[in-house]
Amino acid sequence: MLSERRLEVLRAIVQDYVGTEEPVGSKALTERHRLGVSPATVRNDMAALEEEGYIAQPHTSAGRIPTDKGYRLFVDRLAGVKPLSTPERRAIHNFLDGAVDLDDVVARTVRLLAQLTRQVAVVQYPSLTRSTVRHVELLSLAPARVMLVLITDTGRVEQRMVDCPAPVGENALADLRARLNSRVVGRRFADVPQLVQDLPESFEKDDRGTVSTVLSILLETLVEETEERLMIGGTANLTRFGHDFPLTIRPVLEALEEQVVLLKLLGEAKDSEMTVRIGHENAHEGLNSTSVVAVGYGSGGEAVAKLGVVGPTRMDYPGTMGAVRAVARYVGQILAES
Amino acid sequence: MLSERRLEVLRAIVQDYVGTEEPVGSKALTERHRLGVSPATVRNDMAALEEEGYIAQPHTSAGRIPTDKGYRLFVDRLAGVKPLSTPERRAIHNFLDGAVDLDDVVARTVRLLAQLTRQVAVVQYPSLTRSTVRHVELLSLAPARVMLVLITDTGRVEQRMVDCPAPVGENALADLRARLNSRVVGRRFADVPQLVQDLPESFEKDDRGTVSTVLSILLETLVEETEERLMIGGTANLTRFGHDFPLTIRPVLEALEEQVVLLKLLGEAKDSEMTVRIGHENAHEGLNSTSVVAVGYGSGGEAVAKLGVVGPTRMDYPGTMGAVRAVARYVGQILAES
DNA sequence: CCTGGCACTCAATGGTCACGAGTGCCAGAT
DNA sequence: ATCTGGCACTCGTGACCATTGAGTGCCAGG
Repeated sequence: MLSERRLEVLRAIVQDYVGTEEPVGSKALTERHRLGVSPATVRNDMAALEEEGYIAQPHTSAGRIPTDKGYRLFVDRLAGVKPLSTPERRAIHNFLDGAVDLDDVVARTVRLLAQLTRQVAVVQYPSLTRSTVRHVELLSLAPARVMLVLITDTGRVEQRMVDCPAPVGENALADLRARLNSRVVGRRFADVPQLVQDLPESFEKDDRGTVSTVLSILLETLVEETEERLMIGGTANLTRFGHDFPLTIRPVLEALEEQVVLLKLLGEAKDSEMTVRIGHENAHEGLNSTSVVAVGYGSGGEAVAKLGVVGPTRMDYPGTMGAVRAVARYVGQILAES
Repeated sequence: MLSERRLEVLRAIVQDYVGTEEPVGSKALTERHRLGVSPATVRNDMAALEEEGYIAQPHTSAGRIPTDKGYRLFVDRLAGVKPLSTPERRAIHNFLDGAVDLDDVVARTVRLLAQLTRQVAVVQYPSLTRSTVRHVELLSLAPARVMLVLITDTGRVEQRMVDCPAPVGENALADLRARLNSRVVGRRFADVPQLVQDLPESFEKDDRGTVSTVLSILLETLVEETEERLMIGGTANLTRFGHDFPLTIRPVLEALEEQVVLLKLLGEAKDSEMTVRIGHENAHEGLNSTSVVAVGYGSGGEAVAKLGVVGPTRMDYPGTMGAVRAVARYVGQILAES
């Protein structure tokens, strides 16, 4: 068990190191934070903290820097979430109002997050499976060719071509469109498969082939699009990483390009609560020297997707968490209104 | 006028420098390329080339490196476009076949280009204004709310909400849909404004308000989307840039995030012909130490958008140009088929 | 349990020096 | 005229070394 003062020392170390990017020593600490004790005492505390694995020295006779475990303790017990300043709040509103469509909302959100946190921002598009259906449209493009269009309540649109086994009449198509919509509109995408299961049987024999083809493409779309799209931005902020550049930045850029990796990353975050993954807590090893702060956002109470930032483990956690939370909330509002 | 041999020397310098990333001296040159003359002669030639501004020395008593002007001469007169190897061609086919929708085509193209050239790839989405209309759809979502969906021959889909001044009946909507489509299907987007100009007049008075609202949104969409979307990838390749990292890479990353900058960049490229912009030929100063190789691609003979790569001025021009051209052609084919 | 003192460690800084790749120029060969 | 070999010169690079100072661990005393 660590004494109160030792925790205070750890907090001071984290704060100083985040600010200066340089290992912090006992003397400097006592000067910048009035801890009420002498450097020598701090040294003892530091030795204890190091013993426990919360801090480490890059080399003998240098100051200490926090370890991943140290940051973890800091985030969990020593730091709160810093609320944004009024100008920052205003910036969020100015920036996000005026978005015209979903693409635009996502694009603006990414830029905003990157600017606020000065880190790399990642925003996931609202997930299909968690959204509800606003409309399903079927367009006849050629005698045996139909375009299927899905529209979600979050404004997302997906379309697929369907090559039918036989020519489809306008009437049959209109019929299918009507029945399909009456069943699924307002329902969650996840429930669609069950809702349409018995649909082919209610059609005349001639059209059943077409109906089940359309339905299978519909279900396929849902499955395929479960692997979500996302947008990233602010990669230029990676240049502020460290001095030992290429080695640090390279794997991060590579990881960021692997959408699968990022999606898994966001997926690991809890839906409602803000999640912070520090350094080696990230499964992907390219991100072992970065931290990920992520949270779900949604139009209602429920999260339809996630967003967050990726930055060096040495980041301003309270500030970053504040920004991420504030942006997520406001994006949720925007989506609810649209 | 430069003698034949001096051009040969320049070519050798460019090739060596591109390979080794190090200033190349007279002795090393004569060793790697049998020019049939002694180092001393090469030195004289180099002095002449430097005099003319084709090469420069980073500091006295170091080898020479090509200047932007030198690369320009190299690209224009000394180098061809290197055709891809068979495995590379096969890779293109494997990679691009199997794309399901337009987003997927673009995403795969970006990855492919980035891998082939080991540089940053930029692919513009097929432009609306140069595409032709495949279908216009109007969906009634609420009594006075209509969703407008545009589908292009390149598979691109745009949608917009339209809030009508008065409730719209299904009949009126179907009527508008039919007339609209009969006028614009198969026509180029650029021609749409004229084609629909007199449409409101042919409707009954009650519906004219709705019709013109829908049309104005339609035209607005065309204008807004003239500023195109694009996708980039392969930014991790920037880490291979140079040793003096942060300074070089930073402005490039920043430029890459400015979609406007990139779009202008691609816009400057000629439609059909491959365009190479070297170093300071790029207007944006963040890209002053990079070269851009771009070319238009399209489903028919005509270009509907552009794609290209951004890399260090010290790049393998013949190879890069070969890859860019090959990919552009194949993407064109894919779009034509879909 | 805290404090001041002390000896020790070691990265960083800066100066000196030798090395060598590369240059420019010139006189002589082709 | 043009190319070549030779020669003196430049200057960045890397090795070596001494100095400096921030930071540490430990210990004896308050």
